[in-house]
Amino acid sequence: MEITQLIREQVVKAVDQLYSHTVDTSSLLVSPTRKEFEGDYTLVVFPFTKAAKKGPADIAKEIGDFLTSEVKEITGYNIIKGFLNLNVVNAYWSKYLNDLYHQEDFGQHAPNGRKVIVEYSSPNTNKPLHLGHMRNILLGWASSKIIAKAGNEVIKTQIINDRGIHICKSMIAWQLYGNGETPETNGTKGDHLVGKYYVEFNKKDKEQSAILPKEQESEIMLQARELLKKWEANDPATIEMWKTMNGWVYAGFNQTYENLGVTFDVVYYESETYLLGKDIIIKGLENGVFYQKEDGSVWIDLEDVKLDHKLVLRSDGTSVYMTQDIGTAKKRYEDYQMDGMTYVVGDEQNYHFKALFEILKKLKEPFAENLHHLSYGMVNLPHGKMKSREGTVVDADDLIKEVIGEVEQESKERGELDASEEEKQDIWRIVGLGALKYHLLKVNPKKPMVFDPKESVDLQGQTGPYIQYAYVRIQGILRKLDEEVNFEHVVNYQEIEPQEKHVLLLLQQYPGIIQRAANNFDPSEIAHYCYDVASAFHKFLHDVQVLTANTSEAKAFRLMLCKTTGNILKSAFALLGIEMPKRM
RNA sequence: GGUCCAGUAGCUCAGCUGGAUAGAGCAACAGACUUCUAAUCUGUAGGUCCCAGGUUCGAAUCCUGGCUGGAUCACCA
Repeated sequence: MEITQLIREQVVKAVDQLYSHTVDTSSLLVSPTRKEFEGDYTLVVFPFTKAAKKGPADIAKEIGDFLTSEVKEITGYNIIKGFLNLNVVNAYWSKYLNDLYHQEDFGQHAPNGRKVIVEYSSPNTNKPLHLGHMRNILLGWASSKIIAKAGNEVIKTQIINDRGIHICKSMIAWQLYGNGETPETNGTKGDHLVGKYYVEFNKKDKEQSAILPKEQESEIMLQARELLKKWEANDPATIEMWKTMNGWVYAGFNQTYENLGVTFDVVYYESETYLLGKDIIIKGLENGVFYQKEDGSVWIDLEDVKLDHKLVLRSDGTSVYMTQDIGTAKKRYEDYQMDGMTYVVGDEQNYHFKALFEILKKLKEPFAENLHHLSYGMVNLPHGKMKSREGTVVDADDLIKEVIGEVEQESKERGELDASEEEKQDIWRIVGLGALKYHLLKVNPKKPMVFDPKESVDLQGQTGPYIQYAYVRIQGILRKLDEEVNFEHVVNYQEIEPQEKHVLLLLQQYPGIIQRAANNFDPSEIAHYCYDVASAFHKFLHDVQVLTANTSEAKAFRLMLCKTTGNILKSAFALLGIEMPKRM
């Protein structure tokens, strides 16, 4: 059993016996003792003053005496103000390490029978992915891994916004100015090529609009609208061009996804789902969930949940965004019978998702009680917002290439790496991506973040490479190990150093951290945990000798600690979608 | 105007259901490589936790009011 749980249970018993007062284990505050004080775990006793009718110091003493006599793992205590600092016997820690070492896939929670869909990325097909998408994609990937680790079955999906006026804009510009250019003929990645014509469209549109009255739309805009009409009428030539250009974009997206190491279990296309949902509206109209205005438009009243009236069907009977989302959710339920769903979407859509979830509740969909919007803040650059029109967008592919290049250069300056050219390339890729991903994931999702490209390739301090380096040092030690080590006596090892205990204390928290990160939909908690572990480990490695330890028992204990730390760091980084290099 | 989110060191961020003297990293300065990889470690300096009230033994954290920045409230997606 985890020691904090044991302490909690015994404190409950103590309070009951001493003061005839019942407390709940979960309400107790037991936390690792702050490093400036002596002890391993601290109990805050202030909350008992009322029930005990005594001062905190007396209560701490009585509970401390109770615990030391009743719990063999507790060997002593000290009291500072209302804080009871407990000492845990060293044997507990060595036994705990031994258990951890032999446990397979530590941190994985038992299956809870729940199935969850995580939707993320969901790009438009008219331009390449940029930094904002990257935050989305990394958050989506990490949270689906974390949710799965917490015991849920997870289905990862994206909905591709492959139809609409935006893609028609790229299409018309390509038709007018492209001269039949393809990714093959000019060697450009497909999404970038299509994006180029989207930019071209905007340029022409601006030029043409400049000489027209305010209200009047440009020639090229009218042409794009014409194209959308043709698409909706299933015009063969238009559909053909649409398929071709989207195909280019998908090839490009897939390459970026592959570079980022992310996958999807199922992909939905808006062109196939945008008509869904109407029948649900009609049915909901019949049983009074929705109401119809005189012009024929259909609405829902969400004032009871402090939202507005929301349109769900236009007066001409066509669907809106909300209609589609209702339909898509329902379709997913038909496909997978999920218990809940998580949408990874920027916080500018908070209102939309609140409304969507309320509507699904009113429709009494079986999954409606477990919907979550993983809402994340905008990614800003040091000098302000990203704006495509001003050319200040950070392209995902460029960024990936850049960080890997930086790492390569830095690595070369640090001296020759003992590895083949191929291995080196792989190391630089892992470290570069590690830096970038960690940089984006360490920030709490709901906070808007400032992305400084220079800082994203930092290799020192609270960064991905710092954590990877801890893993690399462990591998180095294991490589140097040239004799058999007898791990049998680790269970009884007594001479535990504070640095070692600190690492162990953190390792013990791993399953709990996973649970919390899953509950909060917050990968940054994993990121910070990894840093804490790596930091404690670097300190341990600096202060304590492993291979040249004084006794064989100490050596075995420390090696076991190294291996276990390495496994947990690798496991936790995998949750963030970050690989570990063997050397760097 | 309504709603939501954010505001903590020069910068980027932590701070769990309210708990000890508010913590890290970067940048600055000063140290530690003949040693398991110094992509590391140690130290110095840096704070009106946006402001004002309130609740509490105790508030960065909870409540109320305000300030600043952002988003949103479309028969757009």
